[in-house]
Amino acid sequence: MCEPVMNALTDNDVYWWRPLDDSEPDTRDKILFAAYKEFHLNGFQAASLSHILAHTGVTKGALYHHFPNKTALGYAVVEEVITRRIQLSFIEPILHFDDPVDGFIEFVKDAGKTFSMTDIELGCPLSVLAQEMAPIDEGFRTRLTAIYEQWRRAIAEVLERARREGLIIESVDPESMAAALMSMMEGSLSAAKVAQSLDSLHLCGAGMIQVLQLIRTRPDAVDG
Amino acid sequence: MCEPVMNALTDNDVYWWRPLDDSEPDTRDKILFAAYKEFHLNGFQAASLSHILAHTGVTKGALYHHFPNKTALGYAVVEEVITRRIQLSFIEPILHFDDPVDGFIEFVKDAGKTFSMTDIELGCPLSVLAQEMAPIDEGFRTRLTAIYEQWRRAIAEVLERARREGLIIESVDPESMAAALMSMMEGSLSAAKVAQSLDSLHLCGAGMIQVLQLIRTRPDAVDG
DNA sequence: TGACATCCATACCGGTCGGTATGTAAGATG
DNA sequence: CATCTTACATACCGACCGGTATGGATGTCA
Repeated sequence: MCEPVMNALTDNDVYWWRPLDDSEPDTRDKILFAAYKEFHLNGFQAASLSHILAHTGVTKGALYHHFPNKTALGYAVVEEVITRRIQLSFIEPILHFDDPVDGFIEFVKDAGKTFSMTDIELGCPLSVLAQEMAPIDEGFRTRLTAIYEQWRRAIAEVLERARREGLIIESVDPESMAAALMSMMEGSLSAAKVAQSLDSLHLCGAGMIQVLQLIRTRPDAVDG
Repeated sequence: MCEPVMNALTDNDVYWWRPLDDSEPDTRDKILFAAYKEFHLNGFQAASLSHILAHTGVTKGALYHHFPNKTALGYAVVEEVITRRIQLSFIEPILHFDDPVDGFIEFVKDAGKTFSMTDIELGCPLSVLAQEMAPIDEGFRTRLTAIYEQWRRAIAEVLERARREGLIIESVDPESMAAALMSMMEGSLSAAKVAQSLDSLHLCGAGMIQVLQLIRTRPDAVDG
């Protein structure tokens, strides 16, 4: 079995997947890994099973032994790869914020530092599949919205808690502000992907930090 | 010749394109129109020239008479259709804002009212092509970033002017706040597309309005 | 040791794709 | 009237796609 490992979005060489015990990953995991990369690179529809097989050395017989068809492979990638990945690097950290404003600002600054050009080039794998497949395949759509909704709920809960504790101003509505913050994060990554530049990401990040500073109750606080 | 016409993003029946003088649009425009719809619906790579031809009644000979290949057709759609469309409905209105905060809030509210499910289902056509093609085709990328950059500059200029006039708070940096606002708009549409719900758009809109209220110098002002 | 399921390899198929080669009807031009 | 260009129409091609049929190697269990 394999567990996801990552620095930022891609992590270059090992990408993000590597065996826990130096063992060769089994065939199913190899396919899942290669399919994830191919979908991330080309989207689902333009992704080629032949490419996936070529990159793994696995044959078509093996692929169709483990997955009934291309769509099922896509669903498996969403459920077993992307879901875990987003939880690990985008949902878990948020849940452990003490002060959500400080936490988010640190989060944005971290992203600005650790994201590499390879992360930017292909963008968020969740977003790639969501934007392409949501309108045309309900199976993809439900699986992908589940992730987004989980993410938004995490942010909303942290904001709600912070509001109760008086850390952010009262006029903030946690639910809609969570939606807006998520839009900003996704939008920033999208913009950086189109511009193919880290500068674009940093610019959006700076804007996000300004917004975050405005919702805190100690507006003049500056973190070291 | 044809001129773009639209209510929101799609405008159902007539979509957004119609002849100025009740004349039959010429063959090239028919292809351009059908291609725009097909690209919007399926993306560029998954778009089928045969579908485009089937929807127009035009033959393949006509298509390859007007465009050397599929890529050139894609570039033409970006340059002649999408560019004009974004300028008309997203850049022009912004430039004429008196108070940018009031203007943006009105803009967001308008979008919440006029956007229909058909607008949401397929999302922003600019974003669709940008996210798909930016990483894999430089020709698309340059054309699409040009639009985004034009858009961002318009917002930044309006914010800059408003700051000089004391309408928004001094701590706002126009350049990065413009990038953040654009991210929010694009992100909101993307989120609504994945959720396939207008509620999602409204939720993001509410969050955006909260943010906008926070950057104005008269924080307690409520518009009728 | 025979029976059976698991796991994979190879060869092949129908369909669709973008693109091309060729032909032709209609108008402009001399 | 002859000629040339524009604006298409039709037929066809090789490449590649997702998917399937079939066969074989290996392990499990009675």
